[in-house]
Amino acid sequence: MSLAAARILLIEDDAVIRGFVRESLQTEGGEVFEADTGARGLIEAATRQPALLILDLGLPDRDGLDVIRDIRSWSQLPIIVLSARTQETAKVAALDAGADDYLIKPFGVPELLARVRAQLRRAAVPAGAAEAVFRFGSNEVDLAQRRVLHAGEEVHLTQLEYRLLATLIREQGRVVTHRQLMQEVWGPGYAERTHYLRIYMKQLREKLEDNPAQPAFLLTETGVGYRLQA
Amino acid sequence: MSLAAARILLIEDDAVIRGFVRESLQTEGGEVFEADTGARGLIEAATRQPALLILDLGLPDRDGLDVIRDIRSWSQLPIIVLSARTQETAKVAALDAGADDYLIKPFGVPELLARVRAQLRRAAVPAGAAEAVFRFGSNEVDLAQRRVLHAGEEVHLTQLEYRLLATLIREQGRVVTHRQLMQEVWGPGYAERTHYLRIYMKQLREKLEDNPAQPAFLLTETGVGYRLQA
DNA sequence: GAGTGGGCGTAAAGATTGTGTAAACGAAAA
DNA sequence: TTTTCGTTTACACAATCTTTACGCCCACTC
Repeated sequence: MSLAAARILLIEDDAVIRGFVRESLQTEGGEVFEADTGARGLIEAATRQPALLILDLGLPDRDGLDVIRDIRSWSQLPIIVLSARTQETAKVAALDAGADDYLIKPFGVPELLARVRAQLRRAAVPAGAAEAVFRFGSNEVDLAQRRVLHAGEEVHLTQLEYRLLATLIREQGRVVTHRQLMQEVWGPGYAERTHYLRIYMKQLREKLEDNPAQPAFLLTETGVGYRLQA
Repeated sequence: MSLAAARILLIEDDAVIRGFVRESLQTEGGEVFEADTGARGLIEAATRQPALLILDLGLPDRDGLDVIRDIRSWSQLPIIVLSARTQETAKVAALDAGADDYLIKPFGVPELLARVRAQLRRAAVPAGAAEAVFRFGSNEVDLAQRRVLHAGEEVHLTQLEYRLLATLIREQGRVVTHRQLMQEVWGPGYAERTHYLRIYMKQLREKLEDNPAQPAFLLTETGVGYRLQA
């Protein structure tokens, strides 16, 4: 998942190459769009708004350099060029037309992926504040920062407490069985030790419920498991 | 004048290569600084503040990947790697360590210049983002200049201290796991030596916290990692 | 309707691991 | 040589996890 669901446009007329490049990118977690001509590629680039473009220079309908220049007239997106042409002048021309990298066929998939990562890394928006905050009652759980607030005050949770809470949040509203909780928080081999759950649920309630004796969010489902009511 | 007087740092131990690369860059209008060892190079990078770095991986004194990681801990400047190693794994390692491009020796000067132009072009866009000073408590950390002030006084941090701090700053607020810190500061292969973290965290606290015994910013998340609270 | 047992909550004492601190060593740099 | 820095070793203390013990509630049974 190192490509983190990045949208990638692949313009390549050779169906075989297109196929394995697409697969490689998808395996790494990318979302791939394809085009087999320059004209089609330009339309896709405009409509899909990809985060990166992989462009074959040897297209049937248009000169690859032309495609680069066209895109550069309205977009800064990173462009990695694929080409069978090894001449230095071809590389220079593509790079000066606006490409960011140039890879000669045949190329290795690991290298392509590494260059894709390098381009995406550079292009990544610095801010990105994902804002993944989960709220219930007077609590806020920031999963990205691993921080928990209760009534505005920061609450310290131990590793197991936090993992337990995070698991319940992930299944918010649904009942999570004893077995599943033990598996996710303590790992395999602890399935029988369900008493731990009672101990740690008490601690969570103590820290997060307004009235720990009568929990409003961290609920018991007798004989089954626990549930987080949001 | 296509390089537009850009400041370029060249780290290369081979005097012959260094010579003709320098000349080529200067002919195109670049301002070139040189270093023939990794250690010297890091100092030059910090003091000259180049717009681009060309780095030979086969340095006599330090592992080239380590140099990349070090620079990446405090700077986003484009890095073009030169190397005699053609193996794909070497390319992937360098790119994933933070390099932006990888050129195999022997390379053509026109191609190098084109790749330099491509990197400079891309880096030129977000120019306004300067002024990267991070503040917490009575501390100011200038990531661009690699300078740290505590209560107005300049504080000297060692290489590892600085990298650790820079990593925490980059993830400001978030918990950074032991594993991730070890990976980013010491590199792969040190994952188990988490005791180093305790030693260096203590030293950072000693230098930056008002009350090192009760840290207010450099916080421990027991069993998980550390966090910089801004 | 008193007894019984499972499931649950509560409490507190070990046991274990993680963390902070100090100090010493050797290699490299000044 | 002296200084600086990264590494290694040692140990005390704190935080956390695990274990053990006990009481309550409720459904069910006799």
